[in-house]
Amino acid sequence: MASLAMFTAQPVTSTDKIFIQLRTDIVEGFIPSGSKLSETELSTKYAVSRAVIREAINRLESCHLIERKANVGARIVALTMEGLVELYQVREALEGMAARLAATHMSDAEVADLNDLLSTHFETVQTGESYYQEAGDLDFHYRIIVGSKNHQLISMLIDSIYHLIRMYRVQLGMAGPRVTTAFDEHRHIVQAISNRDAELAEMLMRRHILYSKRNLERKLA
Amino acid sequence: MASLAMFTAQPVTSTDKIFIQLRTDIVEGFIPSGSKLSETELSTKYAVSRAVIREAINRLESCHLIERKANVGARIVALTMEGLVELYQVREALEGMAARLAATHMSDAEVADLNDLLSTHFETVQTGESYYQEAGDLDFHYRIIVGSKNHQLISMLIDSIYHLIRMYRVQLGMAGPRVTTAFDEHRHIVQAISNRDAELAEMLMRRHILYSKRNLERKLA
DNA sequence: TGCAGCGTAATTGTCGACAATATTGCTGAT
DNA sequence: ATCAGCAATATTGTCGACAATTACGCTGCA
Repeated sequence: MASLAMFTAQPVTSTDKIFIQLRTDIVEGFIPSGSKLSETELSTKYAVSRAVIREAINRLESCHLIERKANVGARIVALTMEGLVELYQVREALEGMAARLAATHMSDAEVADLNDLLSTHFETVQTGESYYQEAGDLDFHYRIIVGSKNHQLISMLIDSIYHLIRMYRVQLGMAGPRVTTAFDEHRHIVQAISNRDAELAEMLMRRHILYSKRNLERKLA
Repeated sequence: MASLAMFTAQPVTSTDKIFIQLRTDIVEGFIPSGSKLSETELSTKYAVSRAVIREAINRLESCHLIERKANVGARIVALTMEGLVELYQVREALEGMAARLAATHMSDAEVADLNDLLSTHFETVQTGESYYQEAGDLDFHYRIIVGSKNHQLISMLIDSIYHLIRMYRVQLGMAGPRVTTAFDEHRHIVQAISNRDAELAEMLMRRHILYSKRNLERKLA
């Protein structure tokens, strides 16, 4: 089944590989949040030059996954309640906009694919495999984001915000709760997009993300 | 008078200086849009190592001011009608949100400062100095963005989107038209924020940006 | 004991050189 | 004349070393 890899350009240079490796390690929590990233240490660990590490760290910074101070070094961002709220505020605005644009800009074929994905997702939920839940949810959101056809928007959401969101989800131990209710929300959003109802699509998406935020906040408290 | 410099961290390292220099040259059009950025050429021109240039180029890429292809090089983004529309769509959503958040999160002192800025701006307009218009407009928007207190949002708008917007403005020759009408719009937004009316502030800001977009489109056509 | 000042160690910033890849221009065959 | 293939060139990617800055611990004094 198609998953996130569909949307990520494959690595070509050595820096790309290190960047993706580090990004995964950070998002999945293998490198603990708040810890320092030593260039020399990483360069020996991954057996590459410091230049490669530095460039990878630069890219991580533009994803907002780490913070740098000149002549001091880079630290992985700390996960805070305020950060989560701010992130979801931005996400609500941007993805709501994505849903609105997708309702008018997606081709009929793309809408059909989205409906297919929903069906597959439904079957998966039926059989109780919550394993696919995370990937399925991401696929759903990715398609709508890409369907907006707004490159600026797509880059913001996919290149930076979504990795941060995944980081919060993973490290707060969000393993597929809210499965069935989220599915219903997805269904209604797809319906609105199929009907080319941009206003409704935006409203439903914003509400969907709002619920998702509340769910996360409940876990955090 | 306080201007943009207030919001930009001062350069400490050599890379910072080159980055800011290049960014200015690109935004102001000294380096023509669409042209290629040669690392060796720039390194000799600015008398720094290629490592410095590379890191500066990396940062420019995360601002969406240039595009890179592996083993090929970096080109300055091309200014297109679609790009402008996409940019303003995102800007409308994000700055609308900023205005809404600012209405609730700005301190009374910040609101007072904003009113002061408006008065200063008014006097400037009265005396016919359209010179200050660009900087004054930016200051206005910056304060509201910062007033949102959402770091994610602030970073997105100030670190990347706004430079692109300036690039479009400058290179399309937008020298202070729409001065008086824009001032009225600013006044109403400040009024809404002063009244702590978040909904209205968002709506007015979105409309303000929409008008601004139409103004730009008219020039482009 | 607590802290100011200093010197050493460790880390980041910058540099020039080499390796790998892409572009360009030429040669020659169809 | 056109295009495929190859050689030469130019550009980017990677590396190790040196310089500059920061962090740490030690000494000595109050």
